[in-house]
Amino acid sequence: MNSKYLSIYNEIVRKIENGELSRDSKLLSENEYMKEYNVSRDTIRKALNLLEQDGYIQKIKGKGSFVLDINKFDFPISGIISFKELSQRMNLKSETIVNELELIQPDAFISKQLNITKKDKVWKVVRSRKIGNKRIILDKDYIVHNFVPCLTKEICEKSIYEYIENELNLKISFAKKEITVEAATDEDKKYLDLKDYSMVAVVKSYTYLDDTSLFQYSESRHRPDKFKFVDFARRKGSIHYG
Amino acid sequence: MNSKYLSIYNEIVRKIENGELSRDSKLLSENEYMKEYNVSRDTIRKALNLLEQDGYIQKIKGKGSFVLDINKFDFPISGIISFKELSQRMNLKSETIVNELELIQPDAFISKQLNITKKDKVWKVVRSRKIGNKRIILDKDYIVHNFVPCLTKEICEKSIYEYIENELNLKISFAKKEITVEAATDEDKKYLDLKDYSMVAVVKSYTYLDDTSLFQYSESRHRPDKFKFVDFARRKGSIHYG
DNA sequence: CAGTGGTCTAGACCACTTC
DNA sequence: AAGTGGTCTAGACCACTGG
Repeated sequence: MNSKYLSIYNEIVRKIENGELSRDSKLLSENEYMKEYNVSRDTIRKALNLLEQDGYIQKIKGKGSFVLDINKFDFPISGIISFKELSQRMNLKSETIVNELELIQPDAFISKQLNITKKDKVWKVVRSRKIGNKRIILDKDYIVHNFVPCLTKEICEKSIYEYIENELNLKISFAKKEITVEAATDEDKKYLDLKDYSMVAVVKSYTYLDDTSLFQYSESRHRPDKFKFVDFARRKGSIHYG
Repeated sequence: MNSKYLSIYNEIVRKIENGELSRDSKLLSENEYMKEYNVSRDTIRKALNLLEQDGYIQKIKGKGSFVLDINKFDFPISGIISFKELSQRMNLKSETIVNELELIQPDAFISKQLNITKKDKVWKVVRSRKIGNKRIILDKDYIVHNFVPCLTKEICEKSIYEYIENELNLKISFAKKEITVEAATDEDKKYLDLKDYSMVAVVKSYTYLDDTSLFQYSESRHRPDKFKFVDFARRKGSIHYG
């Protein structure tokens, strides 16, 4: 679990996040890090490549690696992160209300999204997320029953991902997400404090385990004025059409 | 420019995109690819890691690498991609209308976004993007004059990125993006076919060159019903709070 | 010129999956 | 036991940057 390059990555992330390494400052060179950690160059390079991928640093050939300040203030919501992790990370006082929790036969839409038959059962979970005493986010989750035999209100109030990863020992691997803006439904109006807004920002996620099985489809429906999605992207050199 | 591992990456991407390697099919093992391409294992691993990062494949320890079909249908808008590249990629018939093009002294907001003084000049470009005969997207770009001495209507109609990369030989490296939903401004109403919508989806981008200098701030304002942002994300194993 | 990161190689050991 | 991907090492050459 704890590889050398990940430890080094984490240590440098910590130094950047607590300001020990400040914006635009130069990291040690790969050679110097080799000596500092007593590891091979490749191990250092793995750590630095990860940092670059995540937007912490920029490597410049012939010059060195430099700290970016992109992640300093607001953390990316991009990536796969649970509401609990996010609110912890941003130090928000938050609350989760479980509106619905049931084991259902999927309708046509859901069985198509999850690529299952109508005989397979799925957990349907509908939760409101309160921030600052307003219900801001409506999370609708559909989870394939085969992978998650049991689900309780307590788990849903805490964190489903935590339960799936720590109790069931499943490995969440990757997700495809779609962000759209849609007309608010009656359900949105019922479960959210929408004020006069007639639209919601919707994040649809298809989440997969590390054996490539699709286990969850979810819609995260946000009050538009409170919605913000932050992303860090790198330009691809070689793009092909056709 | 053309490294071995990138050639191998591109060749496998091509095979996946044209269906030669279909969903859930197994790639060759690293050992087999070593023989096929006559390269070392590390070179193969670089190529496969890139494929995994980009959501083309999933590697499973002890089993092999498997093709995902995530990217098959709609291409991710995430990443740094120009409108021209995007519309080419998706085979859309599109048109760009240059509404404004001028060299200005930045106001307080823009000079703050671009981290420059009010004496530095910036290009302001306002363009409407037509798809299917409707003005769907309003792009407002602010580009630091120091990096781009000259900008014409023709360049703005074609592709500013193409000009910057191919003519000026600057290297666009990374960007921070924010997606929000905002009330439509008078400018939005003027330059877009908004129908009755009172809100727009806004993508704000801060784009950097490979020497980490910030050269562009832009707002891409979309009619909400036509907006879609697709993202592929991988779960990070070790997340730290604090 | 020396120092930097980028690529490539060859070999080793490990943990996991499959039979 | 054999095959897979994951990690780590040591050494080589290159292209780019800076003084």
